[in-house]
Amino acid sequence: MDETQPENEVGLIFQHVARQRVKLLDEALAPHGLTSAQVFLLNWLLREDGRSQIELARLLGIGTVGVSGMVDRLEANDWVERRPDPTDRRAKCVWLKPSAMSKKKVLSEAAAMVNEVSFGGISRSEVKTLLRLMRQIRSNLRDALEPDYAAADAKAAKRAVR
Amino acid sequence: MDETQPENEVGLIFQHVARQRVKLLDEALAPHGLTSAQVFLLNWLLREDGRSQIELARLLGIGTVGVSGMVDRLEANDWVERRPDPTDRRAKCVWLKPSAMSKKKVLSEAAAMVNEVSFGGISRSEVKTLLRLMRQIRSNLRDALEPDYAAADAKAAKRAVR
DNA sequence: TGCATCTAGTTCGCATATGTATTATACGGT
DNA sequence: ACCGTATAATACATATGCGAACTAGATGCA
Repeated sequence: MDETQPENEVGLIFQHVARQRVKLLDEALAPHGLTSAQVFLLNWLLREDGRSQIELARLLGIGTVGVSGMVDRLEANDWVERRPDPTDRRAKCVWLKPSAMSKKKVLSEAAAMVNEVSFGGISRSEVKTLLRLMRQIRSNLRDALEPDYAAADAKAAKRAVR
Repeated sequence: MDETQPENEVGLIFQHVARQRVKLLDEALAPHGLTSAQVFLLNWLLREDGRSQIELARLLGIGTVGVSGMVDRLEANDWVERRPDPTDRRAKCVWLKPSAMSKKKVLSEAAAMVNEVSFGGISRSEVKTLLRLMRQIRSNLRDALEPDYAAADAKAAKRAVR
């Protein structure tokens, strides 16, 4: 975090910001017995309930292994439940339980707080620019990490239509 | 990662980018038996060797607990060694071993590759803007997370002078 | 000096994320 | 219809990061 030595700083700043945002969100959510990662997952279910774990993995940008563990913990604390997918016996869909649905407002307020703190003193147009650049960077990195992402995405779109 | 649903995306994009950068760097470093987190630590030592663990924690933006574990692993693989601080018997300084020093070029090239991929198609001035905004965000978050950071920093500066 | 307090490092337990391998099921081409 | 391949979820081992609690040593004030 030493501002006088810029080279390392460029390599670390993305991680610093990501970790600080998580930390701030975790602090806000701790009184409710939730963590930031769990809330990102719940938010997708609040938007549309009953998604498969692989769909959640794609939305969250992590692997199915990580989703499996998170759903274990969420299920153990009665926030969600797994139910078999009626059309695919391999898949298990994740459904919100009432306790989670009732937290909707708390979750969106916590997320808004983190953004307010993050973007303090930065104009709306600069935030827009920042997000555009971040999306570009994510796309660049995705191309380098999974060269066949476009194909995978097309397949996912096909699945969504089905 | 679904671009058609922007609200959640704002909350996740910082983590996506940070994780993707780490993943790309890990892939490049794996043949050398190193991880990205270990390399960030080694880079600070390559700049100035023999730092205390608490100083490394401050530079890396993590806690001393995390540094302790990382130095354990680095020491087990013969990249660094702990030596007692002659002026403070509580402290242990971390020193590079020759195997780590010889990797200097590999490490900087891997870091440069990640930045090249990340910033592809983005002009130099836009990168400059992006980094300025990211530094502002980090500063905003730091103020929210540790309100007395300025005092801690002054103390650190005093220690550096001593 | 002496005692309270702070500081550096470690240990423990947990959450998150990865890679590899395994199991069960679905799908597609012959 | 069948067989090879792809997919969904999971188990296991490991790395990273956090917070709480602890030890040993340093520091400062009365």
